[in-house]
Amino acid sequence: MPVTIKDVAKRLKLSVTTVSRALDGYDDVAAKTRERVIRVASEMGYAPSRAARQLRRQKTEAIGYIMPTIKPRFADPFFSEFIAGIGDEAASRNFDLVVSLAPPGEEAERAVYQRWVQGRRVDGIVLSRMRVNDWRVRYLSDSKFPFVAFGRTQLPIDFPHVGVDGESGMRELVAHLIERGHRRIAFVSAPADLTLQVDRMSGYRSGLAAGGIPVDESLIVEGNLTRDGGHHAAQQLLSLAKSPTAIIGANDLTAIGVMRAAHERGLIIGRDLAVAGFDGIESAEHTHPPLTTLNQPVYDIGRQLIHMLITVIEEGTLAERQIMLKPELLIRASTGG
Amino acid sequence: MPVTIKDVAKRLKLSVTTVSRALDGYDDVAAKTRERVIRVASEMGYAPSRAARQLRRQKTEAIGYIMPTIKPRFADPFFSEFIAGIGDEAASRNFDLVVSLAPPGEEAERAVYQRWVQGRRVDGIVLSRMRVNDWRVRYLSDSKFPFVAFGRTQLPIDFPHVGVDGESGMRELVAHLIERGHRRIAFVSAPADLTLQVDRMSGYRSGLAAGGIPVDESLIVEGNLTRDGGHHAAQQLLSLAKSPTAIIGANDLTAIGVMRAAHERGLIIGRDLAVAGFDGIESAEHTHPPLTTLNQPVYDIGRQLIHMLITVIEEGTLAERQIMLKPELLIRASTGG
DNA sequence: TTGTAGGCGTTATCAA
DNA sequence: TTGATAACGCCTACAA
Repeated sequence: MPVTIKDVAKRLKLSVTTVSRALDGYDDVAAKTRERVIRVASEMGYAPSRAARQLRRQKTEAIGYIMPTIKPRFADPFFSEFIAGIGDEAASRNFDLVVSLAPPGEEAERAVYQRWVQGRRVDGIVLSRMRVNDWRVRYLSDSKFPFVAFGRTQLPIDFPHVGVDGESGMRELVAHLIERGHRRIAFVSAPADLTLQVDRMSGYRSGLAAGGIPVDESLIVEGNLTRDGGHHAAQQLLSLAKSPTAIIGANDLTAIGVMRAAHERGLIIGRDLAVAGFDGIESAEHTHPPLTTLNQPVYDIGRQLIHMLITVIEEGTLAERQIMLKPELLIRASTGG
Repeated sequence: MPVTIKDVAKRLKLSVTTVSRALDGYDDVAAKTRERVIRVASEMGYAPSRAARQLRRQKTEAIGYIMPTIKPRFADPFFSEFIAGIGDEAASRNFDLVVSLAPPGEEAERAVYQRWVQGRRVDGIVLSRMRVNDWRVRYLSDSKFPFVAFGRTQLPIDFPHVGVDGESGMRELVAHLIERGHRRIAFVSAPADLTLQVDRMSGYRSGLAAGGIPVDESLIVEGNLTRDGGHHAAQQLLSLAKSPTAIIGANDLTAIGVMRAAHERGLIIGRDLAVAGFDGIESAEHTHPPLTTLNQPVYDIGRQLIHMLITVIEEGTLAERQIMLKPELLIRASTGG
């Protein structure tokens, strides 16, 4: 039986009102009384009931994040870094982070968002892995529910987000490969409904165009942002009659899968085949050879997003609503560096 | 302004009681009424207020997990897999997962646990990275607060947990290395206060003993379960006059750091130096060469733990309170496989 | 089969 | 400076 404010009041022979105010630091409480209250409350191990406080104050001091997972399992290090970022910042502002998982686009996903929004489960929501036409943005925006996102959409809706310029990043990467002498540069893409795919793909295309290389559609294969997806796609690419000399993965996981397929064929990466990714996950530093990639500061972006979200929650507005970062091209040995 | 049960009742010209009961599936509601209620409630987008329900029912339907992080940053894939496991299982049981981060052993950590327990923030807590003398176990156990843990302690307290037999695993690994002809086998340990360290270290020692090899204390260096820790320790080990021919990391991250140090010295892993880890994280399959490791099914353990925890929460008891799993030795090329 | 009323623990309003 | 009281939204014993 946890101790309630009533217990504390009874013990002190004070009203709950006074105890409550003393604990919340109101200044219309005698200094001596406040002192007594604080001492006894802490002695008794009193902590206010979150539920009661939430009900009364009509806020939860919690932020929600729903990980877009593919069953039955899932482990993109991208997410552990993102969670570390949003979790750290939330914790330092005394907000709880409520996490759930749901497969993107399905009914279950919608159900979780609705439960949280309608049930006032959290004060705000963080979105990631944005889709081109993202129902979550429409829904949250229509519901006037505070949210921020990692990435854009193509909807005509203005919302606070932090984006990473995948297009210019990819263009830079392609230029780098062309400069290294590559002409047959393949791309293992992400699912087409993701914004990051649209951006990265268009950077890939315009990068080739800038180098005067026509796009060969047979060098574009769809992956799914996982190692297996990359592995599978690379097998296909490497059995082409005119196989590529360089393969870009839509993310690092994909690129790591590509490397694996190349190893299996006895190719030496960095010499026989160039490989590059996107994300800058830590394990990309430790592949063999280390992976060239476009680094995005996921941890810091997470913190930044929470900062923005809490501002929206508390102030109702936000000055700088859109932030666009440039990914940093990290040239490593996988592209013959 | 979110819609409450009162709004629904008003619209239906019914009492809130009837609406509540209809929605909760009581059978003393006319079928026709129930139907109307359900339809209208869903039309109006009604979802019960979590806070109100929690207050009334005195439970939160939420489970807490505090990640033991080392600032300023942190990204062991172990945790993303663990979170995926506990998150999936919690979600499928309609429990929320509340996550916070705190540096182990410090005041901030204690503060979070107390806030959650005293403030009835969650119905139960999942512990990981257990310490030999773990104040969390003492605290939760004294508070009679439901919890489960991934790993044991050395306290004389009985609590539900899933453990992985690090000792027998390590013994098996050392035997494997000895069989491969190694005599100078080093160990990069974890912090001494962790149970996993005690277990794995004792497996290391007894494995050597079983092979008739005396322990050389200069071959034991303390790491911190990170890549950098492993890297640093390996630099030290590899500059010894009589340097080791095999290095075991207390976990995979450590082993990956070791591999990096070895690469930097131009050593060929699997030939000049054997390296092995513990955990079976996915990226250990993709190092070069792939890393020999002791695999533990982290995702499934996470699910299992939540299953146990919810049983404790709902039934108050649990039949099978302690589960011990054997890690699986995955022999890969890093030990010359 | 439906409705009335009380209370979960807190905070805010108002009065003393 | 302190206290009585109402209300946040929901559930449930009890009454009708």
